[in-house]
Amino acid sequence: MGRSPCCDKAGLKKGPWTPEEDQKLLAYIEEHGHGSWRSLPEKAGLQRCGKSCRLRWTNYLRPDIKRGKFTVQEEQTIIQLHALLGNRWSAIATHLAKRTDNEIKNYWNTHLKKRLVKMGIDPVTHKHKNETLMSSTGQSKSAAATLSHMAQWESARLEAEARLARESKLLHLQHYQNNKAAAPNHCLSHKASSTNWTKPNLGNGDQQLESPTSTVTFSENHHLMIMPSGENNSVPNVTEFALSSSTSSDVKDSDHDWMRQINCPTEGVQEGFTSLLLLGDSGDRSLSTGQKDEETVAGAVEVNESDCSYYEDNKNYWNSILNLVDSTSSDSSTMF
DNA sequence: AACGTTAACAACCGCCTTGCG
DNA sequence: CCGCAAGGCGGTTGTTAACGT
Repeated sequence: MGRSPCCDKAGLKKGPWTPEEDQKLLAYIEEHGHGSWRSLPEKAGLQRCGKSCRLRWTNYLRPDIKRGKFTVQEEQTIIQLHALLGNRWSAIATHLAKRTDNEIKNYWNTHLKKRLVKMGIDPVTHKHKNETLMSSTGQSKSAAATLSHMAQWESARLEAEARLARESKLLHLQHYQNNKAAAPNHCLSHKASSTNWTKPNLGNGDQQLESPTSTVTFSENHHLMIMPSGENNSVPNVTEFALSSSTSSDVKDSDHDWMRQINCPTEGVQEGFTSLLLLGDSGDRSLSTGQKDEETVAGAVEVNESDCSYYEDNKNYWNSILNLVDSTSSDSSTMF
């Protein structure tokens, strides 16, 4: 394709931004919005390419960015989401209020990944090395196949979520355009996040979004329910998880609910991807140190007896990982 | 104090996707 | 439907501060 590179013009500055450049960019966007990024630098009096301006804005200057140390809850969320989504940083960032994908990616590469490696956990598969060896011997091929299936399902589900976010964004934009009298900076940034969903009120405290494929329901306690509209879904017909909340106290509860709904759903293959991370082998799953092992194995015995034992199982799995993570950082706390 | 190494993070690069004419 | 421009995303590099020898 005949794309013209955006940054190959002579005279365009590269490298670190100066405070003056930041000020110019901020002032321009605050007054006019970013509009077309390509034309912005000239209008704002910057010797930068539009792409550079966009990155500087989205990763650094945006007023709704939280900077500084990641909390334990944030670390836990990143690890969980990475286990589900892999290196889909923007999708992960969607669930971490006020953090940018770039920041999360950097934090993962410089902190979390190394920590997992140190603990003997493969940062790609999130499996303990022993577990990886087991599955490579073929003992758990069927489990691996199911795992793959669940990964596909989770992936599809999250893509649906992203699509809905885009749709709501469009609605949001339309709403904005219909109400031009609103503040000029209203829609400067449109990362999909809980705050960007359009939420028509249902009158009973719950709010709903609809798309051709799914219905999304918001309830007062911030839960999100995606209900595929089709009748013949072989996938779960109800999957609920929580959007990360902007308040730190909610994050923990949200994570709890999110994990519970993934791990303890209602039928069929609904046990969820994360449960199979654990069920991949029936033997050595003792990721934790010391007394946690007994609970973990005990949970495994009950796996076929009730769906909620899956939850217990995964609770132990995640606690194992997260306790290890915590213990290698600073304070340790049980997540569930 | 000088130098080398490592860690952290900002920024860039190139590919992919999306929207629009 | 097609082609292009623009934006988005993930991988990678560059820079700098902190630390160790």
